[in-house]
Amino acid sequence: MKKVGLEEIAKQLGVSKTTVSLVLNNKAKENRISDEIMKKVKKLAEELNYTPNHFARGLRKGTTNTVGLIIGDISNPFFSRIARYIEDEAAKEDYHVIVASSDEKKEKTEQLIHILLDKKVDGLIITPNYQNSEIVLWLKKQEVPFVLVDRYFPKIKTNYVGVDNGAGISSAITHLYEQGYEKIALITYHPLMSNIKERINGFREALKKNNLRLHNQYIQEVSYTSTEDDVKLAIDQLLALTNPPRAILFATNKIGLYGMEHLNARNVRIPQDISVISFDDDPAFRLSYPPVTVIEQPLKEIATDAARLLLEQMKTKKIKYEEIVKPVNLIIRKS
Amino acid sequence: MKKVGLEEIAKQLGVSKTTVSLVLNNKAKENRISDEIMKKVKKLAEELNYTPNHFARGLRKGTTNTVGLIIGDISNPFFSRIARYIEDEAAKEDYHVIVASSDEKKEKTEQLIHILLDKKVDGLIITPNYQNSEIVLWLKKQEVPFVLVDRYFPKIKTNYVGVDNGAGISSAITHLYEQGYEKIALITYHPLMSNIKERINGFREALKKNNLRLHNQYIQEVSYTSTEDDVKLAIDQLLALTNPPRAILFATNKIGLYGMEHLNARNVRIPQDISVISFDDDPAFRLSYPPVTVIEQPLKEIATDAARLLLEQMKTKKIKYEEIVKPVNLIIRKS
DNA sequence: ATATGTAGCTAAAAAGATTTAGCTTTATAA
DNA sequence: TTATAAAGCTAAATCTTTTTAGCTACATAT
Repeated sequence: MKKVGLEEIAKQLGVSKTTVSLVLNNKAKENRISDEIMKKVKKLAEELNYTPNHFARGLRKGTTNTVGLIIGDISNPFFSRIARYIEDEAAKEDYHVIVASSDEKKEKTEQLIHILLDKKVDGLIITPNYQNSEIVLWLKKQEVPFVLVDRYFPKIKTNYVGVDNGAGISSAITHLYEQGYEKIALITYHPLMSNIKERINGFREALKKNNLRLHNQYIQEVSYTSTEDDVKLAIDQLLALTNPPRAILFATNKIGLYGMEHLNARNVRIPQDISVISFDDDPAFRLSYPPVTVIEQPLKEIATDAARLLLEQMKTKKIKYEEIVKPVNLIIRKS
Repeated sequence: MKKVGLEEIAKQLGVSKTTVSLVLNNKAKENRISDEIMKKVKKLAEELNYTPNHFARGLRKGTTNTVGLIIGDISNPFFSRIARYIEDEAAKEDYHVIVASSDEKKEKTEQLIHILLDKKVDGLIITPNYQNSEIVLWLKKQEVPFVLVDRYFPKIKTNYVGVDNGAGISSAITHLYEQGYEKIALITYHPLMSNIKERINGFREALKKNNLRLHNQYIQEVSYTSTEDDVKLAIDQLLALTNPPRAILFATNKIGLYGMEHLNARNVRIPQDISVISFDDDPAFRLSYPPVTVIEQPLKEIATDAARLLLEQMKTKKIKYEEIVKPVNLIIRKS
């Protein structure tokens, strides 16, 4: 029971491979294949369960109906949910998605891009690392259709879908201020990537706007590679200040999760002792004690927009760059 | 700057494509290509950054150094972590992984299997749906190398990697019993898949072993498609019993998460009013109030074993079926 | 009667690698 | 000296599909 090819169908019907191919690619009309033969071919192809050989087709056509998706880490719900929504959207147009994790590393991202291009994905969706500007420029030069998600490079014109990070932080701070909190700290990654930069800038600006004082030690930076330890340290340092903050903002879900865990371990009462808001909703924030107020990103819309933008690029072959910024949503819980 | 092929290298060195191909496939020795030429070819290939055309190679060889992974839902940490570990293990042997979500649906699983096989993945790792026995038999007949993970079909001999579900439940019940709990309930999916079946059977047996009475209403079944609502309902029903349970076991992380959320919403004090243990560790269980005691599956080992088993199959071409059952680990927290 | 057009189909090339079968050339044996 | 073997390489087939260029047969126009 080995695979049937065009040849098999052609032989059984006494026509040429060409005819069969034309019919099955819906080019019968424009090539004046008779209706009669068309129907026969379609019927037999169906019966024999014909599916075109992916390689032969790829080799000849150079396209694959596949898009590559490179994200930071598939085991982070933020990324995995985006991946899921992109898959769904792509499937609507009969595209498949190959997902790969970069671990937020420059080299791994570059390597994955090359691997995926070798596999002849027709386009890419990428959450780039801050060091990936070279390869992004290279992609532009190669005219590979691609869309950046979550982060972008202000100096490079690209397709991009992300959120209004500044407004998100601002709404959180306004919310805290309205609740009477004035001493607000931020635990964040280093401001290397655009999304983080915007969050930190948003933090400074929002404090200013509300006439709140920015204490130097209230911004704590942690690293990607030792996030958990750094977050613990950052919290301990904030708590040990002679003038400790009354509220903490976490810049991402991962920081927020480690942060909550450590605050609980330190028996800090939330929100009585310290109030907490995290960027990114995460399933665990609903369950935690107390449920955490979050700045939620509209993941489904981000993913859908990114997919649509990419598919449009690939189809029209027109190169144009669009930047889509989505609003975020403050979900007020108990923290 | 278009891609270099064998031809280009051959031309530049004044040798044939064949020679270049043989060298780059490490078949120089057995084909008596001189060391001199071998080195030249390798050097130039490196310089020109040659990578073989994936399609041409696939078309000719019929293999792709790619494995397909079909899981329930990539956005569930249980699956996404498995996916991640499988990727890592496969990468060690230069294999790539294509991941796809079945949504635990029969048709989608079958469709994905066909799509992945069309793309000529060299093997498959699958968490099958309970209705997938046909396609599993078909895969066997086609002699496609594959490994089942998390669930299997007792009546079909296959490669399988999973955990000792019965022992996991048993250890949880023993733990509860030692803490003085006697009225223990279970919220689970329908016993359609092997893992769930084993958990339910494990529940009954462990109760018997500890001489605990099994109340009929203490086993509540929920469905895959309306898990959240069903869990809420199940909990409400358990709470409303004239003789309500003192402890609840959740059969999976998803059930456990919804369960905890609802217990908190109902202001049930944990563990004072009701003690809780869930199968599967989940990041949220560490953060929740209180942190949830869980039966943890050794995800990394499961994934690694599955990958190794598959790679071994693909290499040796020998058909043999191995069933690997891993021990689970009770992580005692505060619930 | 010849040219032009068109309907309906097909032969053959092309894509880029792998692999088979075999061709030179030189060394060794008879 | 001639036959045999071995070393070192290559031409051509092959994988399956898409696509180009064009063939055949019949109808219509000149």
